[in-house]
Amino acid sequence: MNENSKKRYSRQRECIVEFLKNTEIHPTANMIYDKVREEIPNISLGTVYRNLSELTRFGEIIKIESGDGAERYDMRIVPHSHFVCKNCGEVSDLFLDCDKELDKIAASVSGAEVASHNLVFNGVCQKCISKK
Amino acid sequence: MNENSKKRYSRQRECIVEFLKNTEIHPTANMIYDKVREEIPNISLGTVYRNLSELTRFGEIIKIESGDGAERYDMRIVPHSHFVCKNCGEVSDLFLDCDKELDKIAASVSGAEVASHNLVFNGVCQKCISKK
DNA sequence: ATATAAACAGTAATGATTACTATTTGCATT
DNA sequence: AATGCAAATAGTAATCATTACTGTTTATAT
Repeated sequence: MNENSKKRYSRQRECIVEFLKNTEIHPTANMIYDKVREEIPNISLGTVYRNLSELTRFGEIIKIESGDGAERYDMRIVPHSHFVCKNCGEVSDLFLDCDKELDKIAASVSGAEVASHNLVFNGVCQKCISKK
Repeated sequence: MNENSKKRYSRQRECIVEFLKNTEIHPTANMIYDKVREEIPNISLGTVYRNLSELTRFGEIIKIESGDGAERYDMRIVPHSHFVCKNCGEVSDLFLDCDKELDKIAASVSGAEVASHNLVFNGVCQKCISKK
């Protein structure tokens, strides 16, 4: 936890961060809540949301607009994209060559100060294609 | 209105489409509701949502995950990206060279069937930069 | 040990969207 | 022009994700 982060330690936040570090599923706030409750049964959903929004604010995690209702959270900090399967709902990482350049390109085209972007693809994943 | 569209005419849907055709502001459902009510005062918000989701389903409009609470709608069908100013909240179009290729690239990297994508940049727009 | 503000649990409120139901209406058929 | 019927609507209730609020607990500096 670096000096850009929150001031005080809390077991609740540690649990949330630990789960995010060790998962690939890009969980929603509610999935995180369910998981962390296994260890801290009386944690509050508000606590999950507050910590997620602080962690996002400090750039330790990113929020993915998956487009299927709830936001997804991801601890990978290297720029990358996401794919949402419209069949099974799974959200997976996608590493594209242009991931790192998109902000610069957008800035030069628009004249704006571009801080970040959210790139989410939609379709049918490999697993679901095979099943048919 | 082509044969892929809904079967029957309705003044409500025509009004919604007309507004979308003639605006650049990428309105939310509620902005559309407010506008259309000027002409059809007793139109229902549910009617706006139902028509937007049908129009989206038939590919006549697209939905933009702007990340600021409500979805935005856009009648431009040519592939393009969007920029959301974190200062003034304005959503603007952004035409990038890679817009048309992204789906193909993502498909070849992931092995998935990629149907579409949503690319939204975040930052401070030119107008807001000048103001400071 | 104590003080203090950060973080919390629990609950209520909000806001966007969807679902439901009875009524209206576009339009094909007569 | 009248009739029938399913599509579309208005109005309202319900749902779901997220935020706000309040009184209590707790990390940590002194």
